Amino acid sequence: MGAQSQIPLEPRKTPVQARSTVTVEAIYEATFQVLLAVGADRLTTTRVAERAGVSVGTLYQYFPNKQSLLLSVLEKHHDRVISAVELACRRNHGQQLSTMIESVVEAFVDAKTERSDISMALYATAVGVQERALLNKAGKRARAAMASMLATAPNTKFDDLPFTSLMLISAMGGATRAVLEAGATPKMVRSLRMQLVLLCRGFLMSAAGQA
Amino acid sequence: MGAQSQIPLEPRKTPVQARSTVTVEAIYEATFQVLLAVGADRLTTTRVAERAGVSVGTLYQYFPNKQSLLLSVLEKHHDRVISAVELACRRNHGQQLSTMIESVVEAFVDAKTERSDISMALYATAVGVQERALLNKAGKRARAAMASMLATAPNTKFDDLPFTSLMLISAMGGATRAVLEAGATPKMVRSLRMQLVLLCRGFLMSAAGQA
Amino acid sequence: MGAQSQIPLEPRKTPVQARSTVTVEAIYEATFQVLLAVGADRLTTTRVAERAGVSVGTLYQYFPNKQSLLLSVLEKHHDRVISAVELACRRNHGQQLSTMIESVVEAFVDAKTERSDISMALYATAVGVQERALLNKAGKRARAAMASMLATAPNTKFDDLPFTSLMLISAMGGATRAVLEAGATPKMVRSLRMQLVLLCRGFLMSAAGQA
Amino acid sequence: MGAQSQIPLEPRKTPVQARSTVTVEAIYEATFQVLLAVGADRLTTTRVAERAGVSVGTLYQYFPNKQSLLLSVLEKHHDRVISAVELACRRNHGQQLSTMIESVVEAFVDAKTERSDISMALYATAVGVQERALLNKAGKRARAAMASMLATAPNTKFDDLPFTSLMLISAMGGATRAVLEAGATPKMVRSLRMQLVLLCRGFLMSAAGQA
DNA sequence: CATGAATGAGGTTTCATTCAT
DNA sequence: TATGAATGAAACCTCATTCAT
Repeated sequence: MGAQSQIPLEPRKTPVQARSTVTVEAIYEATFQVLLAVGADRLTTTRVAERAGVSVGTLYQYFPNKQSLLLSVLEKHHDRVISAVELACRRNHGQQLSTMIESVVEAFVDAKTERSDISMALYATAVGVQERALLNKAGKRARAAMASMLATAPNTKFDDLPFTSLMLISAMGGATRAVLEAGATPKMVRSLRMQLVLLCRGFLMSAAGQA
Repeated sequence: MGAQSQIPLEPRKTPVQARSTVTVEAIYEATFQVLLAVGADRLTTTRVAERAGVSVGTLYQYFPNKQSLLLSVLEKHHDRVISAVELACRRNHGQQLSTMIESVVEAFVDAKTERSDISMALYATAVGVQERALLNKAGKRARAAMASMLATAPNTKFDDLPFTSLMLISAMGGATRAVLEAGATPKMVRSLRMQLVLLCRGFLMSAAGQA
Repeated sequence: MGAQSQIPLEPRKTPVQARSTVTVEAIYEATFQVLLAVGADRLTTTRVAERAGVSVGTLYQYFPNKQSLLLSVLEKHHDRVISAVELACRRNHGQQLSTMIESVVEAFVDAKTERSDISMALYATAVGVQERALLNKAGKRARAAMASMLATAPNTKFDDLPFTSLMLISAMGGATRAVLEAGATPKMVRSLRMQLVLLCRGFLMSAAGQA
Repeated sequence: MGAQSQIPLEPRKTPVQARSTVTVEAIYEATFQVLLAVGADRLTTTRVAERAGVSVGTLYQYFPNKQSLLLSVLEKHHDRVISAVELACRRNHGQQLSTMIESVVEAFVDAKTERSDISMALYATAVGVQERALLNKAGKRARAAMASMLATAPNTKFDDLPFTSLMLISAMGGATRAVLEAGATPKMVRSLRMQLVLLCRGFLMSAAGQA
């Protein structure tokens, strides 16, 4: 794969027919399962194809190489999570800070938690340059959504909105990861949600100058 | 390597002689450099040995296999960071909450930042079961140190000290990682330190019931 | 493909309908183009079909396998060249040696040169047993035509007409190939024609016993 | 392999130790044998390694890829032939034209014929861009040697020495190839030698203006 | 103890060919 | 008849690991 290699490409063939879509979806799902079952190393394209119930050749019809498969999977997941966060942010423009926080934390934790197996599987992935680029892009989107929401908070002014957003997002990410990797019982997830609200609210109180 | 493979071992021989220590040290350093230069995949034992200025055979004299090399390196790094945190915690038993937070954040950020290249290199590593075990052990140590410090805070009582510690540690970890991966200029690191203090302090205020 | 594999067949269906002929012709042309564009390895049936504007399935309707496609193309080219030579030979029965030579050389060089791209493309082809068989057949035809012409040369007797013919044909072939592979400017081609006449004439003078 | 691919390299490791030299030599020989036994396609690195009595890994220690192996083999052969020609040319500076021709033809035919199996095997090889480059280089060397020899022929002046040399070399090459591919009995080889002398001599007589 | 050539299992990827639509 | 998605054998190549020197 090569963390630095610049060869790889976009998915090869955009699935238009119904059957293709099913095939691609099966490959995605198989990738997660293999990731969970045997780990990031030992994930082989053959194994993924097998699990997906297709031949290797078919896999390579849709993904030009292993790297692109892994990146697609990563991107898909991030997209889901970030989209949830963006939606929550958009819906809470102009609300009270407390409400904002509660909504966003809930959206984030739910998204990460809904398919915690996938989240875990992706933590286990090696992060090369391409992956890092993807992560950065996702991070930027999340921060942007967060910042533009916070900017609408009534009677509040933040000195450094970008950095504040980064702190919030990354703290949420870090704590959630820790909980997931620690086992993530439903009870823990509930605690996580509550404590994250406290954490973020407390931080924003300090970070904000009141008007 | 195999995320699930249970083959691996401890480093083969504990280096007692000066020369061995030097060699092992060179191998550690070479591992980081290769990790940074070519990425986690494409890290080969031959390449590491080359960079370290020894032969592969010699490398295998000190590490029974690639996995154990990578784990050693990971462990070494965590040890350094956690030790710094533990020290800071121990030194601040009985201090004011604010002081505690400031000291621990500083210790943590400094340790992670001192050789940010290494931190980055290790983020890029795939996290298999063995790595996860290591990370969990490190996390536990850090949380324990944190909890036992917080327990000595005057006039303060925490409902769920273990979970509170987990939140603090993981939020610190998450934010620091985000900053490092975002480029980590000295200015950003300073901001990080300050904002982390705010974050943790704000959280602890909320989380603590006053006595 | 397998140089030794004996699987292959004749073209599957003799194209009688106009549409088929067009299709087959397109496939031939596409084969040359792909050969030139990407080389003999990396020539794939899919690529040829694509270039020809048809589907792989259609290609396999007319050629039972890749080998047969390549052989057909080779044969077609040789046929064109040899036919030109045969014609020239037939037309010059009974003429003076000089006239014979001039005519045949011209016919040969023109045929090879008219679509030099094709000639070059075919040089780039691997020569397995089947190809060798084809080449031999073509060589034989050319030598036969040459020999039967030379036999009618007035006042001339050759000791070993078959071998003499072989020398002439192969020298012409070798020199022409060299010129084509060296770039083959129009000027060079003119030189080639002239020098080949000299070469062949000189040789025949020596090889012939005068009557 | 890819006729156009520019990736490949020089042989990877220059054999310095005696054992290595033996290994490389075995690989060369095995390559010829495989080429002859199964043809250019169907020549696989595994098969070559097997035949050479080493593992694939060892093969790749000395040749970075299949292409480079094939090129090396080709180059080695050309080198042997061209060197023989160069030697003959050098030795005949200042001699009579007849002597020159006889010596060079003999050298060339002997070199090509000595291991006719190898010559045949290499004819069967696909000629991509890299191979073409090699052939051109070899051709140039041969022509240069030929031209510089011819320039010293007493009482003789050639109009276009470079082209004349090209004609000679390529005609020799073409005729020899034809004979080899036609079976090349010792008797035929003797004929070839004699007829080539006639061919070249006749040509030079015509091409040369007497002084 | 150190060396580095040799090993070979196993991973990635290609591509000729088929066949359901 | 034409299509092109699917197949899977097989090719190329890497790299962890060993062991004779």
